[in-house]
Amino acid sequence: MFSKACEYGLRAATYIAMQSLDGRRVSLKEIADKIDSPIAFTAKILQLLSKNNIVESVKGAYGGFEISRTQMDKLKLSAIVDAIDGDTIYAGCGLGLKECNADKPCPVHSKFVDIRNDLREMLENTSLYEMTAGLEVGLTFLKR
Amino acid sequence: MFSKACEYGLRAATYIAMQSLDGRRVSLKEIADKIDSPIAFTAKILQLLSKNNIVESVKGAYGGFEISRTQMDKLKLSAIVDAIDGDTIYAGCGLGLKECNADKPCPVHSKFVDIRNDLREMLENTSLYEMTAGLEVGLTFLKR
DNA sequence: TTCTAATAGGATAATTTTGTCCGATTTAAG
DNA sequence: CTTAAATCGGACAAAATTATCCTATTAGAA
Repeated sequence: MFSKACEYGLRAATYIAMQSLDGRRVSLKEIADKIDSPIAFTAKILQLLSKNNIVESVKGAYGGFEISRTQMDKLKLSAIVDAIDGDTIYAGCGLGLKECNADKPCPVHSKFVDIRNDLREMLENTSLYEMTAGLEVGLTFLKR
Repeated sequence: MFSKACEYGLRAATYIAMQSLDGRRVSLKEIADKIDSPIAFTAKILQLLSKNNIVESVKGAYGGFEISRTQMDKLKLSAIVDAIDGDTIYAGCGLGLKECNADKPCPVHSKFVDIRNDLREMLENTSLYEMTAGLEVGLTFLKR
């Protein structure tokens, strides 16, 4: 459903947010370790998220990544998915039919529309804070 | 959502079924042309569908692909997706979380379950015949 | 100032997916 | 029997995604 890059991005953002709630800025190394992702690849994804103002990066010694409390409240999962995967999840006919649209729908068109709308709605209505709050039970939880 | 291979497979099967309804056996060349897919790649996919008894292939001169009327009634889209993409669409947590399950769900777990169930249900309840019947309006429709 | 720990970013590599090529095989028709 | 039209299947190639490596840059602390 999502690319690997996007999954890593969602997990990374979630972990950063969780630690930021405790006032801890976290390093790339720690993030990759905790979310069980390849470190250098995760670095690329975090660069992307940083450029999209989704996470804040701090260079140099004692640097790392963090997310402000206001940001994790405002930020929806859809913003993360959008930054990494774009709108590919929602785009076009589910079966790849070119001329399938509301005017000339394929037999499963409306079902696909419903399913994708549910997905979009979920992503647009879930903030990163809600995500982290629901996960506070255990740290190892973010491991893939 | 589906791989390219799977989209081609669904379109190819749909086109074959449509033509079979008119008693026409169709060649690989015609299929690839009509569904706008790479011919050699489509051949591989049709081999796979043939091995999975989803379409019937006839070798030699005047050969090609066809699907019997009883088969297109029985066959659900889920069988095609399963043959090509396996169960990757339904498998695991949507965010790639390892220990995310019904016992210890992530905040979006149940939403993902719902969305995937809707998808599965649609695929399992739509026969290839229904698919073709809904498309009989126009042939060019299958072009991607 | 210098050292050290950290992110930034470009180049490269491995893997997977997508796509192509070509010879072998099959089968109907002449 | 020969030929032509078709699928089968193995090897190969290209493109996209995933992943790694290395150097540059940044910034805090001694």
